[in-house]
Amino acid sequence: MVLAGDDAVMRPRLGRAPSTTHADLSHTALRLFMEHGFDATTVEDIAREAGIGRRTFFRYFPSKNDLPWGDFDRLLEGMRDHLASMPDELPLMEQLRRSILEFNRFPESEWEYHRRRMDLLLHVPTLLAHSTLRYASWRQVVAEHVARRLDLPEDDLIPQTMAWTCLGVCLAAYEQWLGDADAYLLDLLDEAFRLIDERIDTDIVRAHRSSHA
Amino acid sequence: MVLAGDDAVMRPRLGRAPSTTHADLSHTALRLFMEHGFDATTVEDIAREAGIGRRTFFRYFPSKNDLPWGDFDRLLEGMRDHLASMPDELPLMEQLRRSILEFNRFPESEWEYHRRRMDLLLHVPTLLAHSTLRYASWRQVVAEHVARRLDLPEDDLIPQTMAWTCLGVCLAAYEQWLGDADAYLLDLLDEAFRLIDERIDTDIVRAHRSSHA
DNA sequence: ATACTAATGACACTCAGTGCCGTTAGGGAA
DNA sequence: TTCCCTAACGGCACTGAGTGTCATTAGTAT
Repeated sequence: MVLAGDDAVMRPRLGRAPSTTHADLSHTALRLFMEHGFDATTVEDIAREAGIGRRTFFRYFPSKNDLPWGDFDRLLEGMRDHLASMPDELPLMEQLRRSILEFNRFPESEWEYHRRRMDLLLHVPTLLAHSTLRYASWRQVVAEHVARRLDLPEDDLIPQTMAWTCLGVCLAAYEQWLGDADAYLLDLLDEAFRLIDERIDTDIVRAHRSSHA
Repeated sequence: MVLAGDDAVMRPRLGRAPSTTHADLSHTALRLFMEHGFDATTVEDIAREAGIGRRTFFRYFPSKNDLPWGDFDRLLEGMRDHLASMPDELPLMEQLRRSILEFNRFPESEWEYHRRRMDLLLHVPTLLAHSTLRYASWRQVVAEHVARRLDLPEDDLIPQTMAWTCLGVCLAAYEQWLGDADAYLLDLLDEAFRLIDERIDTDIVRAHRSSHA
C-alpha cells in the first residue's frame, strides 16, 4: 500500500530469507496503534503480532516512532526530482507549490489510510516530536531548490526561511484536513499556498544577495 | 540567570525545605551537557552532581529534555501580554515582529549562555525533536493574536499558517546566529522578518474570510 | 551431504521515567 | 523542649525503549 519499498523485490540468493517486510510490520503496528493507542502498544506487542522476535523488530525499524512513516525517504526523493525537473520560466513559488502538491498526491483508495496515519503523526505527542527530524530532510530538499534557483547558499536565510514557510503551510493545511472529514487535502494545500504565493519578492532577494556578497 | 522562576521566592512555612531549585539543576545539567554531551550525561549523573536523589530530579523536571528550556512558559506569557498591548493601528506583521523580537531580547551578559543553550536545543536530535512540543505553545500564542486581530477562528488556516511562518522565520534566524559567532540575534531576526513582511495581504484575507463564513 | 551466508531470536544490559512508601526536616502549637 | 503536622526527599522495584553479543536457523550453491 504505502510501503512498496525495497523488500521482497530482489532478494539476494544467499542466506536465510527475511521473515517479514517493512510494509507488513508497519501495517500491523498501525492497526494496533488504532486499536489500543500508540503509547499503550509496546514493541513486544507488535513483534508478537507480527510473529517475529523483539530484537528482530529493531532490525527493520530503528524505533517505534518510525513505523507510521512509510517510505518517506523514497517519496522525498521523488519530490527532489520533481523540483529539479521544473521549467525555469515558472516562478519559484509556483514550482514549489506544484512539487509539494505532487508530493502529497495519493490514490483515492489510500486517502483514509493516509488520514489515519497523519492523525497519529500529528496528534500523538511522541510522534509529533519525532516528526521534526523527518521534516528536517524535507525542508532541506526545499531549501536546496530555492538556493539553486536564487543562486544563494543552501544555508542562507532566504532558502531556510522559505523552506520553513512551506513546511508550515503544509502542516497548517494538514491540520485543517484532519479536522474536517469531508475536506480534500490537495484543495487545502492549494489554498494555503495561495495565502503566501509570491511573498518573497524579487527586489528583496536582489537586495539581500548583494548585501551578503 | 535565566531561571528566576517560582523557586525560593515565597516558600510556604510548612514542611521540609526544598534541597535545590530549578535554576540550580538546570545550570548544573547544562554544564555537564557541555562537558560530556547530552546523550552521554545520565539523569543519575546530574542528580549526583546536584546532590539530590535521582527520584527527586523528576520532581523538578518531567524529563531530561526539559532542562535546557529555562522558564520558557513565563517568557511566553510575556510575549502574549506584549502582543495584547500592541496598538491597533500597527500593521499585523509589525505587531508580530516587535513582540517576537522582544521575546528574544536578553541582557548582553546572557548572550553566551543563551547561545550555548540554543545550540543544544537546535543541534541535539533528541532536544530538537522535543522542542516541537514547546514551539506548539509558542505558535498557539501567535495564532491567537492573529486570529483576534483578523477576526478569524484560532484554528483557521490563516492564523495557523502565519504562526508557522513566524516560527520558521525565527528558527532560520537562530540557525544563522548559531553559525556565526559574531552575529547579533536581534539583527538576524529583524532581517528575517523583513523578508516576509506583509505577506498576507488584506484582499486575500477578506476573500478568505467571506468564503469561510 | 556439506559449506557458506544472512536473518533470526534469546539474553543481558543501560537508561528514562513512574508508582509506592517509608524517612527526613522544617515550622507551629502545647 | 517536645510533639505534631506537612512537604520534600530518596530508596526500591517496575515498565519499556533501544543496543551489543552470540548462538541458531534456513536458505543457496557446490
